[in-house]
Amino acid sequence: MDRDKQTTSSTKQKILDAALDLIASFGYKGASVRKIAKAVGIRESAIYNHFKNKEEIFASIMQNLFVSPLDEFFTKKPPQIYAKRGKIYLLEFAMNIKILSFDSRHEKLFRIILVELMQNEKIRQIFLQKFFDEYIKHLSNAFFVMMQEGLIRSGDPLLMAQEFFAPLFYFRLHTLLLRMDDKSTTSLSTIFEKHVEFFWEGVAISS
Amino acid sequence: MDRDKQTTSSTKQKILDAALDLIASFGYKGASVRKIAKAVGIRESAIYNHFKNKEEIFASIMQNLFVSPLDEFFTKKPPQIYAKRGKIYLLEFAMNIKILSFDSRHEKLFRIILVELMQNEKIRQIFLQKFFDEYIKHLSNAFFVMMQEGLIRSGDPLLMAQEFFAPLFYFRLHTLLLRMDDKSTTSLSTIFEKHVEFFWEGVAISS
DNA sequence: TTTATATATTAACATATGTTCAGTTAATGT
DNA sequence: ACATTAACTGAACATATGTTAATATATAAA
Repeated sequence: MDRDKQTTSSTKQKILDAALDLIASFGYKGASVRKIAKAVGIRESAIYNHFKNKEEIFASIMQNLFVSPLDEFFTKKPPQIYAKRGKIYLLEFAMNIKILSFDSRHEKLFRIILVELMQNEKIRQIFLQKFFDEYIKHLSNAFFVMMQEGLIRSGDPLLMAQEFFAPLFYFRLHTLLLRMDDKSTTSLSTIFEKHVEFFWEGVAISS
Repeated sequence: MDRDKQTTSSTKQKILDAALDLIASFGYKGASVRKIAKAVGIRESAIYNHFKNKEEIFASIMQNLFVSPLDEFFTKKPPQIYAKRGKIYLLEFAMNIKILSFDSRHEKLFRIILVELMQNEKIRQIFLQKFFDEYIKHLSNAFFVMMQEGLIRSGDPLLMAQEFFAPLFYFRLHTLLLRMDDKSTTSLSTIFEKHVEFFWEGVAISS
């Protein structure tokens, strides 16, 4: 029987939390079982009561990487319906990314993706899928709608989506890198809004 | 005396070449001395005839990271003089990045930067300096000139520089990630040119 | 030819890592 | 009270790593 179901699950969670931190800092290889155990406050052998091996810890964390907070945005506000709002819609999307940039849990997940990007093909697939496929497709739909509504000048919606998204990605990365070394991010505090302004000026049809 | 100066330097170069490849693939930690030695065709202890330790190999490679091929562009074609050309100037800059994206030696250097980005503060500084400071400042000057010349609409040159550069960075990263898994990059073959077109449409003053 | 020296090899070291296993502890169900 | 069992500890293992020491080899200078 469970000696203490509470303790059990909390220890398992502690391991995951510690692993998340350590992998975000040192990568998969750098996050050793001993470091994780030490962070939790147990011996390394105790880890194996909760996970089959180190790989399983990583796999468990990986699941979180598949869940994208921006999926929620596109589900709640599908472009087909809400893109008519034009600039407002783009601003909302940009604000979502801005918020994520300063959310500490999501920052860790993003760091894990980046730290493993070049060495782990699976993570690379997730990265490509999210930042170069999914979001772009959704935004592409949005721009298509805006063209139909006569809000923006006509053109290739796919290109437009990339042009709109790329700076957001660039600013998000910039934010992360500055934060890693505890540098000031004040220069980026309004950049997301400014981007939407600039972009809209370039594509909007001033009627 | 040197038994064979030719052999000496070529072995040393072989070590650097092998290390470059291995670090680009597996990162600094993953590129073990034994792997490097094996790639060169000598025992690991022989490495220490050419380098004090592993750190020195890495340091030697790091020097290359400081040299940016785009510095040459801005030296040969300073914005103060050439930016008057407007769109042509932007296209030249974009083409430089495009060419680098498909240059195998530069790809390796870029991979090393990315693979160590999250774990090595020094590399992070180089990365920030190059992609978020230097290029942006140069481009910022260029846009300032274009505004003075009445080629583009007025606005914040710094913001404009970021808006212009971010997609180029985004496409460059996309190219690298696709190439890593031997995926097709045909969809990106003309994207750099298209970006310049799109951007120019958004800022140009049609006289 | 002899000598000196750069460069290589073989072997070993100290350490870090992932993992296993025998035994201990403490809470739970009977 | 007693047996059961999840969770933990301590110790060890096999392996990988960075590094060093003793030794061999081969080439250039004398």
